[in-house]
Amino acid sequence: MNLGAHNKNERHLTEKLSTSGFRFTPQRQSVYDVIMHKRDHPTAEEVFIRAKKQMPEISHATVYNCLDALVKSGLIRQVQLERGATRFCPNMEEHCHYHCGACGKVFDMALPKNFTDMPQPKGFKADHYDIAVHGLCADCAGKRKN
Amino acid sequence: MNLGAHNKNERHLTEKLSTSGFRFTPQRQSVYDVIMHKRDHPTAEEVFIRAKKQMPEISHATVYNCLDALVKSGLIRQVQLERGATRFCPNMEEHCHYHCGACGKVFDMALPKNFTDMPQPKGFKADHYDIAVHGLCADCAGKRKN
DNA sequence: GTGCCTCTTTAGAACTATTCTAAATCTTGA
DNA sequence: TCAAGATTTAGAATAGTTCTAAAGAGGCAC
Repeated sequence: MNLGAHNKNERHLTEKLSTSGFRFTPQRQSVYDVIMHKRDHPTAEEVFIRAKKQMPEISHATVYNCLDALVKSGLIRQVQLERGATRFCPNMEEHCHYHCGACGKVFDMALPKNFTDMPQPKGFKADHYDIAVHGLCADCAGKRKN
Repeated sequence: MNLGAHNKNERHLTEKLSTSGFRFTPQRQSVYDVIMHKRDHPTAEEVFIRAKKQMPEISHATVYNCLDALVKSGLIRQVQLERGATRFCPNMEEHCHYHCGACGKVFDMALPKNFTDMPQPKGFKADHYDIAVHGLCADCAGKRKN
């Protein structure tokens, strides 16, 4: 493992957490690592399972607490693609989620620069955008046709 | 009440339902009416409460069943704006939801014609778009400043 | 360094939204 | 009219999340 990168990552985490009034903890590090490592939009439950491998004593409630702290610190995003579990995403750029309704996979795509040029309700103060496209990924669309 | 419009509405409902293999029922009519009438993106629970006024014996499970049938028939949309309850929307045009994080209100805005011109994953077959902007509505943004 | 205050973690209970189940009822078509 | 299938109902079950209370850890004042 690249120790330099790891330390930089940890400094970034500590700094962002403390700016939002949170402490650095090994549990938060662990949850953050899980999400940064396999960037597949896991649910809280999936994060819990993966975090347990590194830190077997971590609890369910802690994972929720950590995810919440990371979201509030602007380190990860939460996305609500369908009924059911919230998913978490390490990509903080404005982007669009392509969600396959058959296999559940999620694909990130960058958005064109001007995409936020849409009419707004008068006086609305926009904070963040959630853009999702639901449909079938190439693999699943192929299977359906056959 | 305009009986002509009501009948047209009912014909539309019956036709759309049967095209998707569902029967017309008074419960489905009632749930549909609730959503068409006060177009404020209610949750299933809110729909239940309002439908009960017209039809006191309607059950929770039936409301979910009806909402599901209406969504599958393309008569309403379901939107997932945040953690928690799904909301339902009678606006079938492609539009964007402006969601106020303080008061919970949702504002529909039409989308520019070319908004779907965004890069897609290769071979992705898009079915529908969910575009949400989270922030503060004019009223709530004003209150925060003071 | 010690003590105190606050933040964090933990296990488990509680809660909310939704789905499932089984029985009763209604519709439709033969 | 009857049978088959769809729908409704109340209530149980489930999934995802939040809450609670107690224990543990970190940091600051003294």
